[in-house]
Amino acid sequence: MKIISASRIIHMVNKTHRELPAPGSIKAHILVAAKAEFAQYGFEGARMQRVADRAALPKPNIHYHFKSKQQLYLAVLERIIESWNLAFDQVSEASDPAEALEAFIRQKLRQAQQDPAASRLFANEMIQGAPNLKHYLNTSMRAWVQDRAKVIKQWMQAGKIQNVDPERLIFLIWSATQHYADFQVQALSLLNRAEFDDPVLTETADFLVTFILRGCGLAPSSRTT
Amino acid sequence: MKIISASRIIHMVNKTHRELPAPGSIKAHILVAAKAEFAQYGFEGARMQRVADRAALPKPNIHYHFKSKQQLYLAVLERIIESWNLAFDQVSEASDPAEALEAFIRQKLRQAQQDPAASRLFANEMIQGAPNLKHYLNTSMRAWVQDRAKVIKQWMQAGKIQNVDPERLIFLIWSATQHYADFQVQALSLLNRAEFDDPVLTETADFLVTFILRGCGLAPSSRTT
DNA sequence: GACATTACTGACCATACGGTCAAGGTTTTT
DNA sequence: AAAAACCTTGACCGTATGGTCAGTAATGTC
Repeated sequence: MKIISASRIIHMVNKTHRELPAPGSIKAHILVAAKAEFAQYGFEGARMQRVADRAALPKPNIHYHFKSKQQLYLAVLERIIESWNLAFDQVSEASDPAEALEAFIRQKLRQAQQDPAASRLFANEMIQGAPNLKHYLNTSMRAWVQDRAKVIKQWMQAGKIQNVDPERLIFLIWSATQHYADFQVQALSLLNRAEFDDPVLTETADFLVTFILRGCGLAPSSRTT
Repeated sequence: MKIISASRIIHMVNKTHRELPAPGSIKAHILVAAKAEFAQYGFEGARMQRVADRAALPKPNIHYHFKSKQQLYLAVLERIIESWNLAFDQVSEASDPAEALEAFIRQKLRQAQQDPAASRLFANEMIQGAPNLKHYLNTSMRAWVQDRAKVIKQWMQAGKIQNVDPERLIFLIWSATQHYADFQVQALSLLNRAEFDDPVLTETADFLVTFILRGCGLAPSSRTT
């Protein structure tokens, strides 16, 4: 089968160019393939054979590095959670709301463009009822949201932004940005665009920043559209 | 198995109370079960046996009414598409933008509350790349969006609302409302609420209406928060 | 009340699924 | 250079999957 020769090729590449010398490199390679598969089909719909095909490896090889489908899934999920809301992490009361929100929106949208599979996988997990993330939602993620909400409330009390429900503002930013990853086919089709390239990214980011800042009673730094 | 006795019960109910006399009633019953299954697991992850269990019917019964998994899926999908954007259908240039947008937002959110499975199933289809809805996206849905966008543009030219990208405004309303169906576990967990009941619905709708109208440069009818 | 039509179902089939294993390589360590 | 550790793989296993089918019951119609 073509799979085997393909894996041989990877092997050769590995030896000749030494592109994957780190100890966890094959694992990382499998995780990329698995992320794409789980993102597209969800946990139940994902097939280990397709993960193997995507990684151009024989199936038992996958099971050597990850002992079960479940464990592979959890490994992928863990990686995604880490880099989820980075751009809003360091924001404090002293930060400028317009700048902080703009940076957050643009970072989330860039993530949606560069790694839509991550967003889709997370969406699949939520749609299913978060069977593997319930605890995370109720602990660290809730703490994160409450903490960020507190900052937004301080901005409101200082009269820096309009009164809005802070949690729901965060939800709106999440959904509005992740939409361009999860519903990419729809958005591109309806915008009559071929791919989610940089022009589309910029137009969308500009729209979202302007719109959401205005929703918060803020004007963007320079632009006025 | 309990399934068989359950189906017998339905049968008896059918005879004694005549609750399902219409010719398509059993089909409708199966479609409800199938919608829930496909919504949770996506097409590939859905299991015909689970659809049968949800409908409390033997599996061959499902295949009697719908000859294949694919056909059952398409039947469910078709039903959802029909009642998707009703509240924004009749809006015209003459309509009041604030009223029209508010009605649209509230209707989409009510749908998210009353039939989250429909929203989740649609989300699954989009995440997978819309393999069964590509044509629909490129024809009737695109036409709908362009038509609605034209109305919004007329509002802008008449100075009734701020300049915003009309298509992306529609996307934002879709994503912000459907978020409460697709990501319901997350939203409820982070809001520290047990279920998506009417109070949560009202608070959310009020937030979204206020925020989005302000984003359009509009003030809501009475409220100000 | 016969007869066609519609609806239902237990038992079954071929295939695909997640996962295993023994055997053989390759790399690292000593 | 030998041993230990690590990695790869074809062949295989028990089970679950979508789907079928022959046979049975209920229903409608004249």
